[in-house]
Amino acid sequence: MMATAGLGTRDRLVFTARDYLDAEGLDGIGLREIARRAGVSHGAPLRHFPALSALLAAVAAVGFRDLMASVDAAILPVPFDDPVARLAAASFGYVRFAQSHPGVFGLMFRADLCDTTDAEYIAEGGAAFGQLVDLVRDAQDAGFHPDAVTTELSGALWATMHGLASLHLHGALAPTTGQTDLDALVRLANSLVFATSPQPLEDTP
Amino acid sequence: MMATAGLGTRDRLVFTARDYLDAEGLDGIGLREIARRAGVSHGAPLRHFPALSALLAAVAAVGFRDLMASVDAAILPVPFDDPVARLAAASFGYVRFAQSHPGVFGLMFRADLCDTTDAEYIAEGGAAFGQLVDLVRDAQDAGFHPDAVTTELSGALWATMHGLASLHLHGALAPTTGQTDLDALVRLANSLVFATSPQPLEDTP
DNA sequence: GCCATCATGTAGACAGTGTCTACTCATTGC
DNA sequence: GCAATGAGTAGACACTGTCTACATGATGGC
Repeated sequence: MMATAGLGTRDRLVFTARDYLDAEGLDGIGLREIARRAGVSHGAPLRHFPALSALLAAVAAVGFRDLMASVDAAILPVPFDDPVARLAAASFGYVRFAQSHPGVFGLMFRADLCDTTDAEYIAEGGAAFGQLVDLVRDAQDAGFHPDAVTTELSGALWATMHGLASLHLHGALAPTTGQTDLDALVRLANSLVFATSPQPLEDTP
Repeated sequence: MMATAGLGTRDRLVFTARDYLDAEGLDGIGLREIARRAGVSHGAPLRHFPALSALLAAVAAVGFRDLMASVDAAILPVPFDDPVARLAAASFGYVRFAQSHPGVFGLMFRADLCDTTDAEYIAEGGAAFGQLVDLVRDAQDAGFHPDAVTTELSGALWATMHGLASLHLHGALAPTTGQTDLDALVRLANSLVFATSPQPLEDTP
C-alpha cells in the first residue's frame, strides 16, 4: 500500500488503482471503484484521463518500471563477467514480479483494458524490452547463440518466461505439472535454454 | 462460420459465441450479444447455463478440442520414428491455432470470463495437456532430456509456445523483435530448446 | 381425454458499469 | 475587477449480467 497523501489527484488515481490491483487483483477494477477509493466523485478521473483505458495504461506504465526494477534486483548479485548467468537470473526477476503483483502484471498485457497507443505505455514497455535486449546482447557476445538476431532471440526468451508467468497466474500449471513452485519450473526452462548452449560456457582446455 | 440450423438452443448458443469470437474477437462478447445473434431473447441463455461464464466455459471446451485437432494435424506428416521432430511440430500446431482463432484462444485462458470449475472445461483442458505429455514422453524415450519429470518438462515447453502465442496476439512481438512471422520465432524457440539436446539425436558410432 | 408438471422462452426490473453534459467553484492572468 | 480556465460534482444515458414473474408447449400419469 502506497501513501497517496500529498499527491495530485491524477497521481493519486494511478497509485490507488495500483493498490487496488495488488489487493484485489484484476477482477472488479473500474473507473467508479478507483474513484471511490481515491475519495473523489465518479466523474473526476475523466478530468485527468480521456477514458478508463488511459488511466489503466498509466498504471501499466508504472508496472513496466517496477518490472525493470525487479529484473535489476535479480541480476544485481550475479557478477558482470558471466552474462549468461545474468540473463538466466533475469528470468527469475520477471516471474517474481508477476507473482508478487499479479494484478498489475495481468493488466500490462491486456489490450482491451489498457490504451496500448498511450505514449508512456509504449515508452516504458519498450524500455523493459530494451533491458532484456541488452542482457541478451551481452550473452551473445559471450557465446550464447551468437548467430541469432538479438531482438528475435530476446523475443523467444521473453516468451518462455512470459508463458510460465501467465500460465502460473491462470492456475494452469499447478494441477497439470503437479509443480507448485514456479521457481523450479523457471530453473527447468533455464536448463532447457541455457545449459545446453552450442558454445560451452566454461573454457575446456 | 458454422451452420447452427437443426441444433438445440444450447448448442446453437455455444457455436454462435464461437462464430462471434472468430469474427469479432474477444472484445464486446456478452450474454445479450450472443442471444441476439442466436435469435433468442436475452434471458434465454440462462435457461441453459447458470451464468455467462458457464456458456463461455463450454465455448472454451470446444476450443480445447479444436486445439488438439490443430496439433494432431501438425504432427500428422512427421514420421513416428522421430518423436523429437513430432514434438517440435506440435509447437506449430499450437501457435497456428492461436493465430487462426485468436478470440477463442484468448478466451480459453481467461479465468475471469470462463467458469474454470466447469467439468467439461477441466476435462478438455486436461486432455489437451495430456496430448502434450504423451508427445514429451515419447521424446524423452528417444533421449530428449530423459531425466526431467515429464509433466514439468511438458509445462516448460507449453509455456514457451503459450508465451509466443500470447505475446503475438497482444501485438507485443512485432514492434519489438521486428519479426512479423510468428513461425520464424517458433523455429527459433525450437532451435533453442531442441537443437541442442544433451543426448545427440543421431547415432554417433 | 384431461390435468398437472416441467422445461423453455419472453419481458421487465434492478443494480452496476463507462461516458457525456450541465453546473459549481476556485485560481489565474490581464 | 473580471473573464477565462481547470477541476470536481451530480445526474443522465445506454449498456451490461442476473433475477423474477409470466406465458406456452410438451410430457406423463390417471
